[in-house]
Formats: sequence, C-alpha cells, structure tokens
Amino acid sequence: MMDFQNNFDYFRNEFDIVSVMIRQNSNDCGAKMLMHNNDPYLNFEDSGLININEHLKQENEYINIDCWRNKAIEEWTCTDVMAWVAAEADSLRVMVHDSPVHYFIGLDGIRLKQMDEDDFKNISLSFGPSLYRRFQNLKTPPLNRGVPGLYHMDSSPSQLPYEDYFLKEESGHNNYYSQNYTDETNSSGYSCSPVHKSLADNESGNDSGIELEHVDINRPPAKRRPGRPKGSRRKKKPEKLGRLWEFIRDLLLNENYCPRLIRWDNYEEGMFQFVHSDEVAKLWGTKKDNPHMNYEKLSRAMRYYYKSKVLLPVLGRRLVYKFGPTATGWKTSNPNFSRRG
DNA sequence: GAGGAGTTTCCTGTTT
DNA sequence: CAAACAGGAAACTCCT
Repeated sequence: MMDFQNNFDYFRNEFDIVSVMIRQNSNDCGAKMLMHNNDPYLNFEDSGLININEHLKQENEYINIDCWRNKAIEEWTCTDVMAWVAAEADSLRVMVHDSPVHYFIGLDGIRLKQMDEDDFKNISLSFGPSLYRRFQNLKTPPLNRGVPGLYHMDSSPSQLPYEDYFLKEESGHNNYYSQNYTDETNSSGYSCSPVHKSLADNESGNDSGIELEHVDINRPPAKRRPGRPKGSRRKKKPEKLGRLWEFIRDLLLNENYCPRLIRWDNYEEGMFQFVHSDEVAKLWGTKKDNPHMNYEKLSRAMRYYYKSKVLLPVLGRRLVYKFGPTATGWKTSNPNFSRRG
C-alpha cells in the first residue's frame, strides 16, 4: 500500500531525533539531513553542524501545525516552514518517507523567501516545482489559508517521488537504490548503487558464462533447487510498505500512474489492466528496496490473492485483474481521472 | 523462539 | 516464438 500517512506526524516524530547539517552557500539554501539517530544531544559545534533540537529549544516553541497559516511568511519560524512543507506534502500526496520535509529543517520564512525556483528544484526535482508554485501563491495575505492545495489549485499534476525514479533511471542515475540498497554481499555495510549492483550481477553472470566455457560448455547447467536462494537476503530492513494489492490500488487512485502505468479496464467491476507492467513492478521493487523485482514475480504475488479473493482472475485477458470482495478502498469518484476539471 | 501471513524467487508447464 | 498465465515449492521478512 502506498502509505499516505500524515507527513506532519512523521515530521513531528522525526524532528526529535534528526540532527542536521545546514548547508549555507550561495547555491544551496536548503538543509541537508546528515544524521538520523536517537541522540538529540550530539555536539556538532566543532564541525560547524547545528543541532536542530537546540534550535528548537531556542525558539522555545511547541510545534503547532497551523501557526504558519496566520502569519506572514517573514514571521515564519523554522518550525512553521517545516509544518508548511509537511502540509503541502500531504496535500500533494507525497509519501511520508519520500517527503522532502527534512530538507527544510533550519530554514525560517525569511530564508525561504530568498529561495528561487532553482533552489526548490535543487531540494527535490519532482516536488520542488509544485512546492515553489504553491509558495508563490502563499505570498497572498495570510487570511483564508485553509487546507493546503485548496487555496491554490495547482494546474499541473503533482509528481510523486517515483517520477524522480524514472527520470534518474532514464539518465542512468537512479539514486533511489543507491540511497536505500545495501549490498547483500558487503558485510561492511557500505551501500552499493543499483548501477554497480546490476553491473556486479551482470559481471558475475558473465563470469559464470565464461567459467562455463572454461569448464565444460556441453555440460547442462546445474539444476538449482526450487525456491528462494539463501544468499539473496537483503540486509537492510525495508520500511513498512503495506501489501501489494494496496500498492496497486493506490496506483489506480493516483493520476500520476493511472492511466499511464495502470488503468481501469472496467471500473464498475473493479477490473484494471497493467499498461506498463514492468514499470509497475519496478515501482514495487523500489518501494520494497528490491532492484530485482519484475512483472513475473509481481504477478505471482498477485495470483496468490486469488485464494483470499482480494483479486479475481480475468480469464482470457492479459495483464488484467479484478478486485475481489475482500479488497477495499478501490472505489474512486474519478476513475482514470477522466473528468478532471 | 515459534508460527503464520505475505511475499519473493525459481521452476515447469500451458495458453494466448 | 515470446510473453503472459497458472500454480507448486521453498526461502525469506515481518509481526504477533
């Protein structure tokens, strides 16, 4: 399931445990999360790092998620800035763990106002432009700032972090994996980018091919045992992601993916079709920190849902599935987003 | 630690 | 012939 938890709750929890380095140079007005631990009393003075908890203490301010709505931007504290970003992230349905909230730690309203569109883009290529547009709209008087997203109807569809995934993948620099993937073969815990990982895989594949040529090209390949190999364990604990059918359902409810990657085939019957099955599988793999996910594996998991009637098979139709009586929450008032105003 | 749920991985065979 | 489907089997992760 796409876990659209409340970003502010996330932010509030994280705020107590996140220590940050404020990067202050002409090209970077953002703050970059450097550490993430449970020690709020780390002393960063020597290294020029700012302990955000100290910052909070100085502000002596209890977190109020709505303070920013009634203030001029110049009056926003660092907390207000983060509360606004968290609210916008919720509004744009950016998933909690991908939201850029932490990049804004340490920025107050004055500094935020000094940022231009490029600065926002530098913080998040996908989320930044939408956030910037909304920020521009915020420069109206602080009255009538209600639910974020309602005071300003963003004309362009918001992008989710997966958009970055595609952009980066196309350019051969997919940071999602490099950020999250820990090389299972590397006991030192250093991360290994997917590019390197897949190269390594390919190399090992080549190696095995070369070995075969050296050893005995006529010998049939050794039959492997059925089931998941023991060596394929991922060491890094994946975040809690929900179930596959919920993830699929949420793609169908998200105009960034429906109907581009997956679409309703017969909405009334809960029937849907994969448009780009491999890309959906990649998205699922990204969420599960598993660069080896493909449609074949995803579809096997989908078929397991037949037994529990979460999904029902659609005979004779390729790439088509149907929500069963056990599936909930898939009904939307706007299937395929065909009636967008 | 045990056990179950929910995958993930790999496989063979079948259908489109 | 390739891609998708079907489902068995076992391994694995997470949660209770």
